[in-house]
Amino acid sequence: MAKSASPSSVPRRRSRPRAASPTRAPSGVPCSARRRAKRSSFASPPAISPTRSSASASRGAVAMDWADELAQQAVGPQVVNDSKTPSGTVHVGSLRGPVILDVITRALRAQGVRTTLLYGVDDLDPMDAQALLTPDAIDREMGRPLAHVPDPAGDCHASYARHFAGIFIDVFAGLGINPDRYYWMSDIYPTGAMDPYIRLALDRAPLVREIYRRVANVQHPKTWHPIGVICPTCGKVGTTIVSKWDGERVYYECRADLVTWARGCGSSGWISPFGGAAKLPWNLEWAAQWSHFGVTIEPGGKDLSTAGGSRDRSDAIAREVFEREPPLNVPYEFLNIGGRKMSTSKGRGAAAHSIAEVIPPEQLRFLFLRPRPNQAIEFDPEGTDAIPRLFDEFDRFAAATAGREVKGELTPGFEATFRYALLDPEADVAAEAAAFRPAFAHLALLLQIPGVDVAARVEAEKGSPLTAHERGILDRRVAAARAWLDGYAPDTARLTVRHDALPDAAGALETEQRRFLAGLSTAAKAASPAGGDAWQTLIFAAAAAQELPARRAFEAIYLAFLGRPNGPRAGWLLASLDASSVLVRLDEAAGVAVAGAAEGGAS
RNA sequence: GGGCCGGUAGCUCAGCGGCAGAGCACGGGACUUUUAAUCCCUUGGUCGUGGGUUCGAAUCCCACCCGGCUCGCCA
Repeated sequence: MAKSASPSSVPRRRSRPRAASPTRAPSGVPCSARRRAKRSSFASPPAISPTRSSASASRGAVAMDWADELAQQAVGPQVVNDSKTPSGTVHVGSLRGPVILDVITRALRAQGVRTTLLYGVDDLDPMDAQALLTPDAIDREMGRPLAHVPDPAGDCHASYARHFAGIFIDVFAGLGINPDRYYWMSDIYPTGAMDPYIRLALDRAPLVREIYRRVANVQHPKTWHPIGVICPTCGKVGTTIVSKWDGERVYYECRADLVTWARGCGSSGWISPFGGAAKLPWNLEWAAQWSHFGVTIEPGGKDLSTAGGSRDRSDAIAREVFEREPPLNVPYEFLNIGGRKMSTSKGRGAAAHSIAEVIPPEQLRFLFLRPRPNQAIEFDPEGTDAIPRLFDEFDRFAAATAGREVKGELTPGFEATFRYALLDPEADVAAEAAAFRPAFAHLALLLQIPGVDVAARVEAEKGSPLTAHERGILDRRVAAARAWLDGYAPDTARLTVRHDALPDAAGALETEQRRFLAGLSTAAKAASPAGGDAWQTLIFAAAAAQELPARRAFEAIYLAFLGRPNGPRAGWLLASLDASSVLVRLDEAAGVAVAGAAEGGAS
């Protein structure tokens, strides 16, 4: 397993840098926080060490997926955490992190490890995107904490932050991700819970500056202090800078030109940074969250997990400033759409809610959790069969989990992958695996034939009535297939009956096929077939009369009506069309045969 | 410039020291009623390149090439 994911925190732990002045936790830290920190450091990174899984584990009887492998290393209770700035809508790619969090949590619990899943909303972060603000609001709101910016939608939410956080919380819930607790930094700071960390950060400001310089090559001025005061005059947090700390108060300035995206009011003065009057800069806030909540595992996207990046800085701050081993990092790669980064501005990678129309939650979870986290996912849903294949793979995993024989190879731990893809962690896995799932591509086809009773066809395929649960699966898939045909399917998957004229491709009809079409036309005029069954019978009869193999007979029909050599069940297709125009087309196609043959013979 | 991931069949990927694999696509066949379903068979390869280690390398080591993302503001 030499190549197994080896979260970067492992080697780094060995060369753990020591703080210049290794002091004990300061007396200012309340007992509760201190105890929490102590207990968690006991149960944290040293207690869980991935990689190492080693030859013996992989050769063992039980094939595991990555989440189980990771969970197996855990010792003691775990706290899994992530947090997010609620600055806008969520796009699909950003759901990989939450899915990974959830799967890790489920894997831990499956091994009997007591696990808490937390999700933080960093809603004191400054507003820095003006896209959703009205022009007159930009000057006023940019730079204020998101929790203090009014809801742009004007719907019953208390703030911009609550509005957008509400959206992603809903999306998470729809994906079966239900953290034990959502915490809001705008709630945490006023309780004073962050005060001990604020005090530590300020007391050790030189150390913090040194860490930024050493780890990230970021040079702050000598007077820079790691705290962001919320300006008591204009309410902005993005525009203030602190240059002095006297042990109880800081000296702040709200500068007009500190940042380009927001304008400060110019006020300044001494103020207490405690109790919600100020917030820690991101890297410190992150480390403070780890200590406060006793976080032991926190996956991070590659944007954070890069060398010298945010995660490195926060790790160093956790160790040296707050004196706690940082949580285990599970770095994860992103989702690329069509080989490129997804980007809403370029129309790629749609917002989460729009992709959800085409990919139901369980398939979306499956997409995210099947590859190891450190592997980028290439997904190109537009104009490809990527979505049908995603369903097929999911169905294959389901079938294998149900003990049915399955074509091809299966990745190790496929049962776990299937189980974790399910929406409900308490689901009856065996029953879910055994449920009948109609093939996505087949549904997409049936949907395009007018007059087909899809549910009846699916029941016929299954051979027995659908259960209520299977009916639900079918309904979701039908909706997804419709959306797929609407916006994603390649032309080859779309079916269009040429009503106007004989398709060009019909020129390829051979003499026997044309004779068959003529015969079918004659028979149809006599019998006036009423339904798909009747047409189907007629087709076989006409083919037999011409001694034409059924395959070639069907091909003739498809060429005449669709301009392609194959198609949906022909009887039902013809039955769905206007009867007289069907006859006209049959004659037309058969007639062209004569003309074409004549020309061919002449030359 | 630093970091991460990848480069194996047309596509998506598995394999990670012991005969180069799967799914899909393609090609062929079967099927008197599921005809874009289902079943069977076949084709398909310079495992990115060059060195090294080894009895043996897609696999381990070194160097390089290519692609993508990411960081060096802020969060």
